[in-house]
Amino acid sequence: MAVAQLSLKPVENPVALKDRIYESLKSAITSMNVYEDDREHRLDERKLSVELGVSRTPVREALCRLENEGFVQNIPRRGAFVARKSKKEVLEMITVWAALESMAARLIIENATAEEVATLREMFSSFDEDGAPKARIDEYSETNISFHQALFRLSRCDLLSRITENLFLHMRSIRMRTIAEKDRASRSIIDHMSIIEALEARDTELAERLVRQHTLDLGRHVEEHVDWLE
Amino acid sequence: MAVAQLSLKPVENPVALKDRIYESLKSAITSMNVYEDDREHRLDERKLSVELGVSRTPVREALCRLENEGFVQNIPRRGAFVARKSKKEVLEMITVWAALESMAARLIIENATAEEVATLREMFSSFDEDGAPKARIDEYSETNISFHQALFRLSRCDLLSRITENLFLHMRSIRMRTIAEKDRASRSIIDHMSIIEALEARDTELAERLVRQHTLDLGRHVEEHVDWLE
DNA sequence: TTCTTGCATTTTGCATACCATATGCCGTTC
DNA sequence: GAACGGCATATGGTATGCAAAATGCAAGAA
Repeated sequence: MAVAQLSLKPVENPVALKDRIYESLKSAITSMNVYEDDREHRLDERKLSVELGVSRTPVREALCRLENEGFVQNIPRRGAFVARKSKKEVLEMITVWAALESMAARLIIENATAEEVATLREMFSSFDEDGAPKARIDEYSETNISFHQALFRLSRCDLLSRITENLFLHMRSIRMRTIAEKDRASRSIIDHMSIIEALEARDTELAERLVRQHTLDLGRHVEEHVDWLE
Repeated sequence: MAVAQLSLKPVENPVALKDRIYESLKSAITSMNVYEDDREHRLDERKLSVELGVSRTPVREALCRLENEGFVQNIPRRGAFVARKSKKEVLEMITVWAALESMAARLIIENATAEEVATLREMFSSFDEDGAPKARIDEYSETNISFHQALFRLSRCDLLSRITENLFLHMRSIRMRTIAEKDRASRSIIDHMSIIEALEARDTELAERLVRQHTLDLGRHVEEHVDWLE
């Protein structure tokens, strides 16, 4: 029959308003510098709805999702605000991150091929020739995040990736500031190389420990040197 | 002045409808046996709203939260259904659980007092006198969950507890079925005791490994023996 | 009898209306 | 002039209305 020759692909279902609003708000929140000043950033339902040209309902649903993910704090009868993490909360996020990423390291050794592990090295090819980062710091910072994301991807555990995805978003602005100290950037590269070597050697215990320690070190650094968190 | 003697406590803010509905639906979903039969359990907005005596709006917000937490699956233009986890998803949850709980073990040794660790033993006081559980299996299952929750509580890391809280809820029905085999119940007690001993000895590496292995063992058991998951 | 097609019904998604509460201003009082 | 109380306004929470889309059924054709 004729239909068989048409080979239609299913029509893309039109993304719901609430989802687009969610994406829009999330990228706006994660790209702003939440910790720049002390004033609280209010999210007025009505103002947002008229700015986006929609009604309040989908805005509320998007805010609801963002609240569950910790990007928005909703105070009953007061409204929604961009969430500011306390130092304690940041340290706990780093702890969870360390736990998940060390497990990811175990899974990589179980599941990933040598070729996949080799891709990790390539990410740093523009850095390790003379042992120091040649690119700008913030560019390295992106590579740095990509490296950690790659670890989760190679673990082939979607849930690990999904949970850390939001963790990373939460820590983006914080990382931008903490990593922007040169000595920590180069220290970070050394750590990453050690991790890659342990993965290549398929040394589960070592890889796990290095990954955990690398992240916990960041935690201690935040603990000791970051005083701009509530 | 007279007011000083009244010592009023701040009036408890009336919990919003959406929150009460959320609690109501969540407990209903987690207490039902989701995996009993193959039929999908539909959550009709309108029906729920008339049953609860409210409008659709707070019901929708509650469903939205439950969807974010993975208890409800929302299909656009089709409606909300009680989420059924696939075997892969369950195994990934167990993996995350193992990662988080082994980190909790590390933190317990760092932060918890000997007295706190001792409370873990007491939880099993009704079991270990003759080495076998004297209570009914399902009662043990509750103790089993309490034990794991206690580990997270003693870690003093709220985020670890919060993430695992939902993980446990997801696994409740599954655990009910898997733990209900006697040999696994007694095996589980042996594991728990080994964990407690490692914590008492403040052996970080051993405690971490035992905790991780205990949970990963459950994962392998599910992997091999559970065939009633999609 | 079986498959198709069109219509009716159901139901979600979004918009709007309403209500209760929180906030801020202003007038009054001491 | 300062402080308190009442009122207006703003805003979030809830209810309802409306339209588009999906499902189911029934009638007609092969």
